[in-house]
Amino acid sequence: MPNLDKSLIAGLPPFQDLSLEDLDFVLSHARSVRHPRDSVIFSQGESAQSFFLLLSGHVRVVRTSPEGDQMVVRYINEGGLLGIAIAMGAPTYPATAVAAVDCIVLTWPNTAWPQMQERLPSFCTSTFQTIGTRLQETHDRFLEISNEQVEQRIARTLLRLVRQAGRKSEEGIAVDFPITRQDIAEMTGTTLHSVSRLLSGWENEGIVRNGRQKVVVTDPQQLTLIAENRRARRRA
Amino acid sequence: MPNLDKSLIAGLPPFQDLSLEDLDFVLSHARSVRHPRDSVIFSQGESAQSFFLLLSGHVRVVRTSPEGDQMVVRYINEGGLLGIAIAMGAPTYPATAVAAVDCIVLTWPNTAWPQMQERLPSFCTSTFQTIGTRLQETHDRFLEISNEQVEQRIARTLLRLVRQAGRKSEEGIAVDFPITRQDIAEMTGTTLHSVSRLLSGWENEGIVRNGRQKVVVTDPQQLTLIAENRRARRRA
DNA sequence: CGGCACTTTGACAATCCTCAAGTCTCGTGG
DNA sequence: CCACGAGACTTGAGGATTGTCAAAGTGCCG
Repeated sequence: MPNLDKSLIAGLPPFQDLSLEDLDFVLSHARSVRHPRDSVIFSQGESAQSFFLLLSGHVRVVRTSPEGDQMVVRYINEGGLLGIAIAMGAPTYPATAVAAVDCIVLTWPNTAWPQMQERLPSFCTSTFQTIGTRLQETHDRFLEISNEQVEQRIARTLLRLVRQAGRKSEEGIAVDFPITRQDIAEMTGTTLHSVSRLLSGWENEGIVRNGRQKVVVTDPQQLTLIAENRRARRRA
Repeated sequence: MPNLDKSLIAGLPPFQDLSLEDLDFVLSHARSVRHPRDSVIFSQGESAQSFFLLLSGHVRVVRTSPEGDQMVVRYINEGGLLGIAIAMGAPTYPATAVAAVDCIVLTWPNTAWPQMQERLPSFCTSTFQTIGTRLQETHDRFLEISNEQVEQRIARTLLRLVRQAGRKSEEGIAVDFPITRQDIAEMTGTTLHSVSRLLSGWENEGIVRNGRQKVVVTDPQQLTLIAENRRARRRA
């Protein structure tokens, strides 16, 4: 068992304010695993044997329907939990997790869960808060897809992406991982064609800068107006 | 404090296999409250002071966006938990709960939560399993609304409704509580007009029987075909 | 029996998907 | 180092689904 450094996880929300012994306890059950870009961390339907914390990188979580349709459930950022099926009493993973970039993932066997649950109530609380937040986010997205037009949904999604995983660049705020038009389409319930058209239009207006698997938001304010459907209509 | 009977909750999933003393403990903190039809049990945004279990009746859970758009998050059946914001560390209720029919609701103050959590781990597990199931259901609905047509979404929703809250009648399986076209529209991300049109069409085909705030499914099999978009196309 | 909420139905329009045909970018292998 | 191929992206045309607007039924409660 490699010796993991406590500084890796100290200060992360799930392990905040833990004693040094507790941190050691947590790490004593964990393995650190490297996942290269595009590799699968766990698969939907697979028996859930482990749960994970993303130390570095970005993970895309995808759910597939029996008919084969896909959606991007969310992106996980550094410090985020994933694959916590056991916390919800699920015997299998409800979605597939793919490394959006090269990732380092802390991995615990599910057998460690009861012990951690018992010994670290704050970790437990934090986990359930995470699940609760995700449930609410999902409901918000449901409201959007139900009531808003494609243009607004994409604008909101872009704003969320740069808020949660934005990296400042010279041109503006870039999404910090490769993301395709198809990915954005699967987050917003539309097609890559609509996404492409909208993004191209916004690029002409100077709101974003596009690239292959890349989006940079240069004018968040304008994008907010679009998201709220309050943009000034311009003449043809 | 009225003396509540243990038989009320014995056998319900959250309290399964609890000892008589534990059941007493649970009930000693609870109040039983009657909520007439259409009354609000708790409101979105309101400070969460209590959590609830539905003893009898049906509850509609509604979420409203800042723009004023609404969706029906779910219906709660007898024995279901609701308002469990505290389990997710939420300071306020994330949605509004309305009695769809006259209801009886067991009500605990949030102060009872830590004690129950500590003393009744099985209750805890059950609660988190409930939340997990709901999260997954929501993702399934998200997939539907993203990829399926209105017709299929309504068919699926109807099937879910009669599966989860169906009551056998002479004509078929009826949804066991009053539900409007608008409600169905807000579950499926469409308009009451589309729902009305579809239901009327299905009534002509003998698949459902409609009434004011009433839907009876007479041919679930046919409805399943529609849900899976495998219905035989008929000539004009 | 009056009024209100719920429902139905029609006509029309528009958003957005589908289908199609390319262009562009990048990584890989020769 | 260059060529090639595959995946990503763009753009256009056309049309179907479904929302919007409008108006008129219908059932139910008080």
